[in-house]
Amino acid sequence: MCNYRLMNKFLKEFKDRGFFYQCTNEKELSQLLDKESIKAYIGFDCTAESLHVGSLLQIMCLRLLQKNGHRPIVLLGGGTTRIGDPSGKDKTRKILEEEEIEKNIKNIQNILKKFLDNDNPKTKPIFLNNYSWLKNLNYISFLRDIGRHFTINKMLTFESVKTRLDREQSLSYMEFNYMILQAYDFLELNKNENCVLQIGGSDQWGNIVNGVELIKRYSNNQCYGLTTPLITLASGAKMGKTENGAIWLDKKFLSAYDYWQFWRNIDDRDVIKFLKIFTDIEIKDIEKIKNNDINDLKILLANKTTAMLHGEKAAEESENIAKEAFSTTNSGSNLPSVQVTIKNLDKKINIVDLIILSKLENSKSEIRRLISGNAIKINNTLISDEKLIINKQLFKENFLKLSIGKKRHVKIELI
RNA sequence: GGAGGGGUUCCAGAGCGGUCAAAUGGGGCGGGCUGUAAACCCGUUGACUACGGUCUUCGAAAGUUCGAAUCUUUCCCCCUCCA
Repeated sequence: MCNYRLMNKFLKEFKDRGFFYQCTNEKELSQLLDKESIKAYIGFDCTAESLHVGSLLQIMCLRLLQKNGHRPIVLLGGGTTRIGDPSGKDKTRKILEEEEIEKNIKNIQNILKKFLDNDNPKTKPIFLNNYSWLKNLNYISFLRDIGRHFTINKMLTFESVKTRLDREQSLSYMEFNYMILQAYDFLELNKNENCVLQIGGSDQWGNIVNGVELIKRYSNNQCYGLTTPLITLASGAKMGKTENGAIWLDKKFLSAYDYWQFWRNIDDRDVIKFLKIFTDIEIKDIEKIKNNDINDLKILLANKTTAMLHGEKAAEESENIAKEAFSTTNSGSNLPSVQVTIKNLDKKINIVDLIILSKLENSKSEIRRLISGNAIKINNTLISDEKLIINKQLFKENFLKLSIGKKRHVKIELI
């Protein structure tokens, strides 16, 4: 523990914003950060094709490093991702997986670039793929140089290993080695990039400590580890995945409007906490506005988070769409549009078929259920007849407003 | 290698020859109340439907039976105990 007033500016903000969970040596790290600008790394897994909000806290850490004049290293786990999933055994599939990992890395990198300042030469991020050093490892020399610093006795005490063994679930040798490889990554980054700090989620603590210790033993350099807490929603759910899919940070998978809506719909109890973590608004400014109308704060949160990822314009548009979508008098001409091709409107298309054509739902039974549950509206008028024929009168200038439930509003456009 | 237990609809978990599209809980979805919140209440949760029903589901395949998630055989997978 070190004196609060003397704490380094970066660390203080890290704590004030709620990023802090554990540190290997807080006092020393604080002094080091005061003294010089450092390089710090965070590793990202490349199993998925995109990142989702579950990774956003780590991304905010990278931003905070930049803000304080430190340089972030983004480590994309191209190599370790190959280890992580032991399933694919036949060769053809393996090749495909490698291509996929490469593709994922590119995608993820592009997303991260959106969040980071790529211009300032002193703080611009360094992107690295650990495959570049892991692929050439020589087994014997690796065992001699690195393996000697790990004792099985110690490795067996790690939580991740212990729980597997306690439950008598098999733990393959490959997986067992994962922690060594991650420690080795830190060593490589320390050697080649002079990286002295690894930041990660609290579940990474063991791996991070391993890295710090390996570096100490191997080269006698002092490095540090810093972990962030697991962010959960007030409801207890994990951040990032809702039932209808993850909150992706890629507009190919989730539109800017839906992203905005995710933040707009955050639990009251999470709003201030999230403003601190997921926006750049200064803590003292958050203090000033924390008693403002809760819905205004949610809109602020949605605007700031959306602007950071998709740009100011997209944020503004999303806010406007929302205003329009939730008003019951508006025609909805600015809503996101879904195009439907109907050659001949006189051919008696009913409401159920229209929704199927729009691909907003893919089960007719479900649509019938929704209609009988008073969930479907056309041009703000409740539909109670599932056989309602869609005619030209319902369209104004080729579109109609369709609402499914209270929150899904779209413009159906005839083409 | 030996002995047992088990694989059920999104998840957990009941059913153990017909009344089973399958109890119950969770989750999801929808409605009500509100504030696009929480809590609470109600409804719904395989598909298709001429709304009478029809079709496809209970690890996989074959079989017994008028009839199988339920019985038999083989196979695959998981777990527990002993060696």
